[in-house]
Amino acid sequence: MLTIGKLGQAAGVKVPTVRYYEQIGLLPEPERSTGNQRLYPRAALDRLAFIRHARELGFPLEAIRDLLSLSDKPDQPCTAADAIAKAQLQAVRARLSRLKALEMELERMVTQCAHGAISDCRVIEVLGDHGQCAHPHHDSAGEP
Amino acid sequence: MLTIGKLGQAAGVKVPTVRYYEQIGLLPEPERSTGNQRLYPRAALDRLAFIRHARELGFPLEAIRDLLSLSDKPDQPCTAADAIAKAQLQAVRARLSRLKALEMELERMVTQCAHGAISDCRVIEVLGDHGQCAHPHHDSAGEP
DNA sequence: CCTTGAACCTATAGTTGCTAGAGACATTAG
DNA sequence: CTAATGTCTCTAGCAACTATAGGTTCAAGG
Repeated sequence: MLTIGKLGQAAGVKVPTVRYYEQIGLLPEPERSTGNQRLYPRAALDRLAFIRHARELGFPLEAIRDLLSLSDKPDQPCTAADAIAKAQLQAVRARLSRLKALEMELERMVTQCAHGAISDCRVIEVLGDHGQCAHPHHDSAGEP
Repeated sequence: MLTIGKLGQAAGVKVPTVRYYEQIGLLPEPERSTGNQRLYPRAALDRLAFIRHARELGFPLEAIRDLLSLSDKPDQPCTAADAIAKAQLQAVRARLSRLKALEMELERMVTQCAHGAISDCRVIEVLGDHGQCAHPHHDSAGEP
């Protein structure tokens, strides 16, 4: 049996985060010691590592919830898991192309900066004047 | 003078967001009509467009606050503005390289999926077993 | 046995950048 | 004049944690 600290360390997840995952129902409530401290079996480590790895890949917790419930039914076809992963890949690619555009514009801003007075600063100028920039501005916020 | 709706529309920012920017001090409190509605001068549009554009480039609001206060002092050197933009460029590049790694791993997961049962699913398997994946896992969360 | 210090407990609030809702007042078009 | 928008304030909610406060339990050393 592992205490929450050992579990967190083994999985690379901070202790408050483990408790948070329990609170939102991603991890089942473990047994408690006589002194009311959480005690986890080995299996909890697998589950937590799964969550952590999926989070590292950028899956939102809701998707992870679905993936976990899928992994509990090994006999079903994996179409759903595949779909979730594909959606995540799409989302990542969308962010990538957006970030590349941002990178180009920031690069332009920074390299064109003459390091003079604010009044001549390309950085401020480009930010203030939409017309000066190349990128499309299709959507609203900086990053989804 | 513009009402908040016109202003928002002209700058491409939603009305509650404009009020939010006012609340956190990014936009000054405007005059009010006799009926207590906000009335903005043209200059407010420039400022709001500046904010919006900077947000689109992913600048955090705190950085925008700094950039705005810089743009109010046109005689100072633009070193600070330059530094903020460079930091943002760095942040964007860091996210780019991270996202590229994620893309590769997700791609691998998805293309290797044999579309059979969950028990044979590469997606689930790779998520569950750290050792199967190529990417480094240096930092903790999916995206900063 | 006692004490110390680390690890644990609960509960609450804060973070970022908005967005949504409720319920009331203002403005404007027909 | 009325109906339809638009606007007002205030509160609460989203993701996914992180931090803080104030208390309890555990493991080791003396």
